[in-house]
Amino acid sequence: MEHEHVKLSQSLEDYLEMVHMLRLANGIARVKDIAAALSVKMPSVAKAILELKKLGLVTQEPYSGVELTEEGRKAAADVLNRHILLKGFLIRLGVSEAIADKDACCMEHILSAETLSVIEDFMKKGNEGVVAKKVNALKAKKGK
Amino acid sequence: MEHEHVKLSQSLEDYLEMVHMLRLANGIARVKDIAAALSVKMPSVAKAILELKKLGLVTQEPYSGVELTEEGRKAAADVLNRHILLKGFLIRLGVSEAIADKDACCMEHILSAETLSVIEDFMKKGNEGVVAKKVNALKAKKGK
DNA sequence: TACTAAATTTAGCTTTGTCTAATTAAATTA
DNA sequence: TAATTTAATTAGACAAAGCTAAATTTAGTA
Repeated sequence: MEHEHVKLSQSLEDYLEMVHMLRLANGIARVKDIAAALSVKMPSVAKAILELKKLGLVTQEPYSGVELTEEGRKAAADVLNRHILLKGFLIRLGVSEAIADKDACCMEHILSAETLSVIEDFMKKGNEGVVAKKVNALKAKKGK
Repeated sequence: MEHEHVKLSQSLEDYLEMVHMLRLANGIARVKDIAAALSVKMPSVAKAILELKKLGLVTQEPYSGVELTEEGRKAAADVLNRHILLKGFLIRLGVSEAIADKDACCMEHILSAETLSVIEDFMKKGNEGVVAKKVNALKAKKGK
């Protein structure tokens, strides 16, 4: 537990998330595939993986795929959950899928807990809170 | 027009926006105040202002306040408008003012044009689009 | 098995954006 | 006006995150 509570950079969060996604998709996260997916070169991946190793979030035997530690899996899942939440939110608002995915990718690293929780509520409750006034106005009109 | 269409870094956008805000608030944007407002030290401001000068977005006589060029003013106003839009949006969703301000500060640099335009619509139209189904369901019920 | 091709790593360079320390200029005040 | 304090600048260190080129290891194939 030497590395608990480390705040990752956006970049490292991206690498960690991608390791998780590739393992979910392919069972293995290769440096080459991480690089391709994030549009960076392999040495950049190698450097990032080194950092994540130091932080105790991934392990890797030389010249093979990247694995997640338990803590790494947790952290990666957090990022991925934020991504999924935010992408769904943007799509609900009317953003196209591709752009929603791209923008969720940035937002997932920066939004505060409060904003994320508000957005969670928004997605759960189907927006009643947000449009209460509108709906009430409608009710009043119809009720006359 | 030698510098048109330059995509600024998030950091430079922050400096430019702050120059604009301080000029609106105080009539002058001093290095010291920019530094305090952005929680950086004065030499960081000096370097950033140098960059913005090279890009033709600000001017500055030695040892005095920072001014905006016409192009700089336009770019700064763009960022500020995004900030205002996003802060209002978050507040509408139910985020507290302080956090809305902080998160808007990050979002303003990263969201795509499509997402921004969707959010603009959301703010203008009072959300009908998003909750059309809900509203229609209500109408149907009342209409019976 | 030996050779070639592909993947990974290492070394080291570049840019960006921060900082501290030291210098210079401007403004305040004694 | 001279001295002091404040503001701005310059110089240079440092970390993060990307890159290219070269070395190394693994894997595939003749």
